[in-house]
Amino acid sequence: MRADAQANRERILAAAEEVFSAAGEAGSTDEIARRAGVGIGTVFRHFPAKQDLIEATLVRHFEGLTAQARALADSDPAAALRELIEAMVDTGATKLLMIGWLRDTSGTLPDAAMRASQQTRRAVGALLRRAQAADAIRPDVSVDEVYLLVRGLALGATQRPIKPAIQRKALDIVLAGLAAS
Amino acid sequence: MRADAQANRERILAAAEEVFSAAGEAGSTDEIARRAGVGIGTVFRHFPAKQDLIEATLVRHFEGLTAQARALADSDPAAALRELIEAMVDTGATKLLMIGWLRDTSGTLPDAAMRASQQTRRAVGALLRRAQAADAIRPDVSVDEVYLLVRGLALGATQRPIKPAIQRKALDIVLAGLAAS
Amino acid sequence: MRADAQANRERILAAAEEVFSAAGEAGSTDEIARRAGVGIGTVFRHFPAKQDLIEATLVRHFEGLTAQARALADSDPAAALRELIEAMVDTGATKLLMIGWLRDTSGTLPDAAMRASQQTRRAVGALLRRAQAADAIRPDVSVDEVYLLVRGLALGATQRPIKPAIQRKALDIVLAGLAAS
Amino acid sequence: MRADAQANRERILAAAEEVFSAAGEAGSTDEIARRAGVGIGTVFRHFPAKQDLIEATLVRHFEGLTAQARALADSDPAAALRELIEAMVDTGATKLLMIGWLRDTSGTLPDAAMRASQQTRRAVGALLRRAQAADAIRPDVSVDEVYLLVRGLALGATQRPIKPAIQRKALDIVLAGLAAS
DNA sequence: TATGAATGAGTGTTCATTCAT
DNA sequence: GATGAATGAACACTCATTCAT
Repeated sequence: MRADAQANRERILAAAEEVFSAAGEAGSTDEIARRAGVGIGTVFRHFPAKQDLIEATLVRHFEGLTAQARALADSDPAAALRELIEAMVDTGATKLLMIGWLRDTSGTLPDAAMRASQQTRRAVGALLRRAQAADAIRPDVSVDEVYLLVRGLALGATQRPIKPAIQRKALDIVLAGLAAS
Repeated sequence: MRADAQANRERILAAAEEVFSAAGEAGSTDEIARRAGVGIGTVFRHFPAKQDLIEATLVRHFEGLTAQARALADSDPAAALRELIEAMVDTGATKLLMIGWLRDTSGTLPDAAMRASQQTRRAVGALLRRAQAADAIRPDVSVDEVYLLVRGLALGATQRPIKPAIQRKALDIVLAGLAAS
Repeated sequence: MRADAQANRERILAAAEEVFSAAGEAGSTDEIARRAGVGIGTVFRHFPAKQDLIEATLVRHFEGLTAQARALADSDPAAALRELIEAMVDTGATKLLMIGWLRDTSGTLPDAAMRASQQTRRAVGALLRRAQAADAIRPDVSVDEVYLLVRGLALGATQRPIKPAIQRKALDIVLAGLAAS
Repeated sequence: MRADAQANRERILAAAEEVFSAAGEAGSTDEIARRAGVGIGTVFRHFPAKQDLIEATLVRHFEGLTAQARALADSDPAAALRELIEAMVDTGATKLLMIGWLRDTSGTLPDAAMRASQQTRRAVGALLRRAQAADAIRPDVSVDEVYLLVRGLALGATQRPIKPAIQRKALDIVLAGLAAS
């Protein structure tokens, strides 16, 4: 039954990602259970509190990004960075907000989430430096600026259904700004 | 009587802005009534549904920004634009998210909110063009890019408590990027 | 509407006493609302947490006992004490346990409950001393012993439906034990 | 295999006694399984419903008391009675309440619990009569009175953490009351 | 036979909304 | 017009019980 449990865990996380994306933090645990096709008790067995579910969803997201970043380590430097930013923008809007849902009153993040997010940040940094070494990105750009752009693009996408073409053009402009002149 | 009602409306909106800023969409109508110093019934008489209250809060916010933009029409063009962007970033984080709370399932915004937001956009556009005419901003920048930057900075501020100095420096960098070279 | 609210409060407390008596601490708030003929929300408006409802029920009980004890201050001393003990035994079994439900992990009681219970204790003490002054009760008996007997009789009554005659006889025996010889 | 099962049964009962003592009826079956070091399924295999577990715990408790009472049959009569009462008071508080958890709506006890409790009652009766024959206890005292005192003392102990010295002194007083004069 | 994952009814609690005063 | 008490659907979470492995 170990395998079944693992499969359930995965389905719950996938459902949670859908539901949180659609409804935000207010997305109900019941709805997640329904979409995952499991009982409500099963959700709580795997994630004893809603926070844990949010955290796990986030960690899973960051891990996905990190893996994707690492997989891009051998592609063309400029294209690799662009592809990763695209991925972050496409999937990232809700996730960016989820980080806010996680912080307790003192503003600290749970450990696992913190680690996962920093790992992603390092992977993005590596990709960025590679693009700079290839003279594709201006040398004075840091991960902070990249993140700012990702946030701007991603949040713009949350707020209205955006046509892919427009999204892509916005990214073009932004990357042009980052490009070595 | 009419004056009282108007005053109440204003106090409710101010309270709503505080509460939504602090607690997000989850901020309760009860809390808003308490802060406004009116009964819960009075809130609902003025705004028959929570959505209406959110919408009115947003409209009020955009109207404030529009007025501020117009008031800056005679200042130094570069400084004016910078000041407006600062205002948008400082007060804008929550408001940007509130737009998301408003959209119904079809993704359309209520009319009044739409209009107010477009008015602000036009006012920002005017300020931007004036700065470009003064050679302070590159001519190929559009309001879209300005908004992207505002979103990025504002959302960054939501996610962790950010020191004002850092926020200001980020803004410097961004504006430098926009500056005519 | 003040009067209505007060009436509701009273009906909720009466319902709570019934339900807690029948089902113990596990008695559900829903059931209490149903019996009181009010919505669940009304119960929580009056008593923001279940603990508050338990506490208020207890306080009400102790206040009733205190009033009864004071009302007996002019009756025949021996009869008065007996009547009060009877009242405590008849109504007290569940209430004695409720005190346990209230204690937090540190073992302290909420203030209001503490005060009400001590007031009752003082009133019982006064009645006891009057009976001793009238040579109806041995002088070396303290409130502690009286309470021990009340607990024993009351708990006995919880555990099986007891015939009033038997209960009365047990009380006779106990009081005889307390009587001055 | 039979021996394993028997050992498991015993460990579950011991765990149940601990848990019910600490948390009352609300003590969860999961917690019991954890403390017994067995799976939750094993608990339910041995005791198909929680009621059965409560009942078995009670029966075990009464059997222990009965055995203790019989083992005391040859000690000094007065000391023996005192020792048994002490044991009942010390361990009895929760058990006394558990009887209440067992009764169905009609108020009847399950057979096994009934039998075990009556056996204990008989053993206590025997010890009491022996003490009376030795002129250590007044002849007009019955098991009912002894039980009343045990209940009073035991329940008093449930409600607040009581110092052993005080508990012992209360017992002294009570036994003095029972003593032949 | 033992395990522990899955289940879902039930619990305390919150909150937008209604309506009698 | 203003008030705040009342309402009940909805939520996060628990736990006795079942059942596939």
